[in-house]
Amino acid sequence: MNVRTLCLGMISRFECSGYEIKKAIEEGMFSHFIDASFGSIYPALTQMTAEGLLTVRAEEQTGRPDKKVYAITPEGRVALSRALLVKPSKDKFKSEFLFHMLLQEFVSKDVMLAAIDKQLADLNEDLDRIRECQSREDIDYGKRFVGGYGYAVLSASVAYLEQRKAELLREPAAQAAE
Amino acid sequence: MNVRTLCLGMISRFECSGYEIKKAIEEGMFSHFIDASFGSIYPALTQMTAEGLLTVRAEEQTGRPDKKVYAITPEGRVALSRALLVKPSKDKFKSEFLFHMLLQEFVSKDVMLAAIDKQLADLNEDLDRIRECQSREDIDYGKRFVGGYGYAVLSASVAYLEQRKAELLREPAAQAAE
DNA sequence: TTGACTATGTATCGGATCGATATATGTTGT
DNA sequence: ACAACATATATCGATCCGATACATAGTCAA
Repeated sequence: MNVRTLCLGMISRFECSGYEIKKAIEEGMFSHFIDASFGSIYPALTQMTAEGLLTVRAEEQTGRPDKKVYAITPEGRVALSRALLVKPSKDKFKSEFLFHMLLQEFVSKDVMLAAIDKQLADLNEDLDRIRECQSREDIDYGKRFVGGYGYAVLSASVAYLEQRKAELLREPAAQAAE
Repeated sequence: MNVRTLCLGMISRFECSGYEIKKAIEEGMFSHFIDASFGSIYPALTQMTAEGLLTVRAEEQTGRPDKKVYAITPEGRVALSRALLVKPSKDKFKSEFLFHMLLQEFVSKDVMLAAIDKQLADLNEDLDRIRECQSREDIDYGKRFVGGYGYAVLSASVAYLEQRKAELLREPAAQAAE
């Protein structure tokens, strides 16, 4: 799935600007399972507008730069449906944290515990964001589904790390050294 | 973290070829939290060899193409340590499956259930791979740590999906429609 | 036995994508 | 007063992916 389909899907749910798409996928309901940068979002929107899959209207705002609000066209919905027909590819989970843990022979135990704490903070931040999103009124079945998925996964991560952390603190420097 | 650091880390644990690095990250212990393609691995190995971070030796094999086995140099270890000093960036989880579920207004309930079954099959495949890796004798602390993490996360995903699937099968076409 | 397929292995190239940066403006904080 | 930050669009080099090519050999079925 490419950024084009991602943007189409977003705009099909709510008319929005490129900036708002970026916000939604880094702070909103989608933050835990999707990513894209301005460098790919803006060209995709421009291109798809030229192809007639989207329409733009400039929305003036007081005290802020103008917003380009995009809306999906019937052709856009057709393109989206077709894109959603292809089977989704396998999930990709990338964790530099785990890579560091794998190579922990290169780092001290203090660094390890600090990395675990940082990871726990990141995970809990994500959990808070999901909790906040789930508590809003406008959640439909799709949002509840993906929110619940993220919550289950992140909770499991936190539980595992807490367990390992307690283990490390109990056995002083024994496991990390050898 | 870039592919260079990834390859350095791998080779620091066991001398290997580019092909074996790719195998390890798509079938082995690392498959669930790392990814890289030939298109980035081979150039990285060539470049780092030219920079003196790695050494190569051609290993002849009967009935197979020659293998280029890479080993890390002292300079390579220094570079790796330095690379591991920078704080790991946040985990990235990308799921086209969840994106499809979010937009499930565009697909039928049958398609949804099929997608869930496919996802469950993928997750269970990963779980099997981790189980197999964990059962080998050569697992150290780092491997046990990352294996356990993956196991916890994947198990939670499976449990959540099984629950949702049962829910969908119980309530006939009610939730998916509205 | 021939052709298709799979596995091991190295390599490259176009295109997709990231990450950083530039530009402009207003608000908030010290 | 001035730094920092949020809103907003845009571009560009560096990186990386996905597909493909090439070479060799084993397997398996028509």
